[in-house]
Amino acid sequence: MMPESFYQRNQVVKIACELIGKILLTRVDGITTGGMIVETEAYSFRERGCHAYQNNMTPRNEVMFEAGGVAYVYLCYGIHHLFNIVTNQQGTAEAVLIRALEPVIGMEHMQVRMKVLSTNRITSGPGKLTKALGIDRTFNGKYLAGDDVWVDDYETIASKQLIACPRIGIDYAGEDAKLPWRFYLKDNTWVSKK
DNA sequence: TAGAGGATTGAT
DNA sequence: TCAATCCTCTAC
Repeated sequence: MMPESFYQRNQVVKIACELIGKILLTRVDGITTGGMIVETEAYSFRERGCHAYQNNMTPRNEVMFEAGGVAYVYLCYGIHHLFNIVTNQQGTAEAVLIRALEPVIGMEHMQVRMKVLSTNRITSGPGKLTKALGIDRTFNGKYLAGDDVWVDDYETIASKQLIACPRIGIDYAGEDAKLPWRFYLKDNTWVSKK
């Protein structure tokens, strides 16, 4: 289990890098599922890609302003839940979007949730991994140190295995869309497709 | 209170 | 290329 101090640093981009290789787990209805984080994106109030750009607090994004170490979950396109980890101190809106996992625990339960027989790319995308792990908006604001959702150390990733590139799906952010704040594990087949 | 659009996905 | 689908935010 990661300490609060890991999330509450004033370094959201670095935290996004360091989350690669860790394991994200949930326990829903007594079932534990989880996977190694292989793709993340950093978001900060300082740039246009962020829901809390310019510290604009709304009912949806208010948990982004909490102290680091809680989950920020919201509905995207009316269909998909997206899971973020809030970072930094209270009042400073920054978060890391978890975009893809490599399944480690409970694959058979993920298949049931996804209604598929194949295990192929079952958690390769931000909307898919939340469904596979049973994450919905009831997770919004939950502490990552609880019984429902948590993060642990798993593998150590060499820096040369980390690739940085622009984030996906934020063309509306103008120049900020070019920031190289998306990170993924080189050659990992579970990374979401471009 | 109406209207536009979104940190996606999977099918065509 | 496009529809699914619904909540959020902005403007009136």
